[in-house]
Amino acid sequence: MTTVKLPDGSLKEFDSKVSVKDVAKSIGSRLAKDALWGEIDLQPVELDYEIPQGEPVNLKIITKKDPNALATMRHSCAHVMARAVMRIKPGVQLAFGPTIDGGFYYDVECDEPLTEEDFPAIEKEMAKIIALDEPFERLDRPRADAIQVCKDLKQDFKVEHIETGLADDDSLSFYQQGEFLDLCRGPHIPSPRRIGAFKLLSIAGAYWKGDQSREQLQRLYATAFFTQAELDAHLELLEEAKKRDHRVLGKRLGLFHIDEMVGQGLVLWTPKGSFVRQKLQDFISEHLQRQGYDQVFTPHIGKLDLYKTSGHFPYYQDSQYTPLVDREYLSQLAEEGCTCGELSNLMNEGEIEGYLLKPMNCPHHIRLFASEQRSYRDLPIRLSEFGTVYRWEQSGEIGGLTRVRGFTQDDAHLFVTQEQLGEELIGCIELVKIIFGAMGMEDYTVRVGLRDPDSSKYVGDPENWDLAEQACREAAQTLGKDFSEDPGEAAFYGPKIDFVVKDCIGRKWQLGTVQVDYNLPERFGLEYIGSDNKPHRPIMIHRAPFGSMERFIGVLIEHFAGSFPLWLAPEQGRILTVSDKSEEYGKRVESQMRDAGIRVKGDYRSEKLGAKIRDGQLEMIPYMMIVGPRDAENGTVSIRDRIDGDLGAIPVEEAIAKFQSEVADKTVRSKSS
RNA sequence: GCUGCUGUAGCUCAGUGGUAGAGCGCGUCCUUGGUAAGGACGAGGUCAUGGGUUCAAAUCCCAUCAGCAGCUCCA
Repeated sequence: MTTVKLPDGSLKEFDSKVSVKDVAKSIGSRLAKDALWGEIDLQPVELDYEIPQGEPVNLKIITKKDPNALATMRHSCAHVMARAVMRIKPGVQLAFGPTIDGGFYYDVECDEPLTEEDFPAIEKEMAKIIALDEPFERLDRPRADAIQVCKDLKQDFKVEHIETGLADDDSLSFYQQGEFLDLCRGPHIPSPRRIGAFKLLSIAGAYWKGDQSREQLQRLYATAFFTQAELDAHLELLEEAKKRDHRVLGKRLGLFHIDEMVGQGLVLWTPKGSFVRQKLQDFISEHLQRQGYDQVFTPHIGKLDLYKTSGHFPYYQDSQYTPLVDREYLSQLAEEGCTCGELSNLMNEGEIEGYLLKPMNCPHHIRLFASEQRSYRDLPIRLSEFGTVYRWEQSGEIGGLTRVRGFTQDDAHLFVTQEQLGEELIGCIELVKIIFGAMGMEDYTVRVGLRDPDSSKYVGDPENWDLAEQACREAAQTLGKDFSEDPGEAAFYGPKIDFVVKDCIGRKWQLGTVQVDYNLPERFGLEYIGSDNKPHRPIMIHRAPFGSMERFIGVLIEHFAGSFPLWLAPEQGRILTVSDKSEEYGKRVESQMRDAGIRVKGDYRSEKLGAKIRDGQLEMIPYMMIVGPRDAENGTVSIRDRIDGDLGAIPVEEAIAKFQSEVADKTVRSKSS
């Protein structure tokens, strides 16, 4: 008698000996077909494994649909990869080898570094190991033995990990496959036969335990699927995603340029890119005006004293451009025989005079607030500015539009009373909602950053923190979207709400942010006169719904795959003449459209129509207006839609009205309208 | 900043020690064609920069700058 207990608690009894596959068959033919392997008391077993008779056993039949099935297989594949590397490069030290979204990696340390040229050899060795079909066997060892095992294997990282990271574990598990033995929590697939198709993807540096001061290892990225077809589809997807990369599209569509001679991370906006940016600024300005914001302008530099007061200098010097040292002060130092080293020391101590390229806009706005006496009747005061800031980002971090050294925040600072805080936060969230909604961006996550109760890095009164954190939670709730609460993610001066999106290759970027600040009003001694005729301290809210124009547009290019909605498109329509005979009519339509406020250009080259259309499609022109003798005769244009193709001939006035209404509605169109 | 890879025509890339290549784009001419590439000819390169090795370097070595992937960082 064989008795199995299934995950839903039901019992199944069999008179004779049965295999896992037999059980699956008894449940359903579909399940039998989809079954990959079984799990008996959490131990993976092959489908032909004969279930022991007697006592009931817990059996789970694993299929592709099981959320952990793919990850388990990939992790086993990571072991195979590590084993292959060790065979090829003796003396390899292994670190961690987890699964990640889309694949897995293994961190290793080799005497002589691995390169992509080693990939074919590693893949070949992996194929050999899989063909051997040796099972992954679990071994449990008491702590002391486990350390000795790792020492015998000369795996120093594993020894360290048991001694520190796994200090509380009394017993540790290993998995063995052939000569390969690795400290591992498991689980694994019953045999490597389940690894359908795999591929090594890339190699990169990574620090041991993510610590910059520790050893730098080599991280081998790879992926695996149950079938070759799935792997191919995945690789295809990666290729497709690359074509949407804003750096590729930005170049192809001529939206921006980053010039070596100008400087790393400094964006030059072309006329087309500038147009998009300006449209976005106009859009947000309109909503700011509706929400009662006041627009201000402030300079790009400020005295070092300003930043000494704000606390940003000299403490965050590493992420700022070098200060512009005051001319008189510099010559005075020179007369005193100050050396470069001494100047550098003065800088580190903040003991110099001069100006700083502004790394943020808040101090300027704060000084505007402080420039007049404020009454509680004036509050809230909302100062907004498309303020350009400069930060000395690490060179390895810079790239495209998403991480740059000079960028323009759609910034604003709100000076509010404690009572106004909640409502103003909701107003900020509302703005973010409007923007994301207008762009059709649904795929973003919301993160409420709270203080870590165990940390001392936070400034201000804990009671105020509680109030502000609660206000942030309540504001985030008005989004009608799930959000995470992350203790320790708050700024040192207050809690915040961040909006995060992913780029075309899955990297996460923070766009909009709303932050509560008790610190700067304190440091600058800001006050307003309350109804009690006594001075009170306002609270500040920093907020930027786009985050920065650069990063937002970078993400937006990828979101639209370069096809901007009509209201944002630099060139909304293009007149294509069928032949030179229609040039005059084409030019007449062109100027008629332009007079109506439509951004059009004419393609009057003596190319064939097909070639002009192809060019227009590749340039992502929303509408092409084909004009030939028939159109000239009837006063029409034959519209070709970027998405839906040929729409037939319509009168010019009708086309204008169609475009105008699509612009007015800020319609976001996807594959089909 | 760190590790690895890369840098050749406006763009995408081939060229691995012996006279610099292709496709696209660009220019001129021919062609006047109704919904994704018509044809011919032509111009265009200190092979990122600076050193070194060599009879000889785009090619090998070193440094610098820049780009890419990842790590670290992002007040």
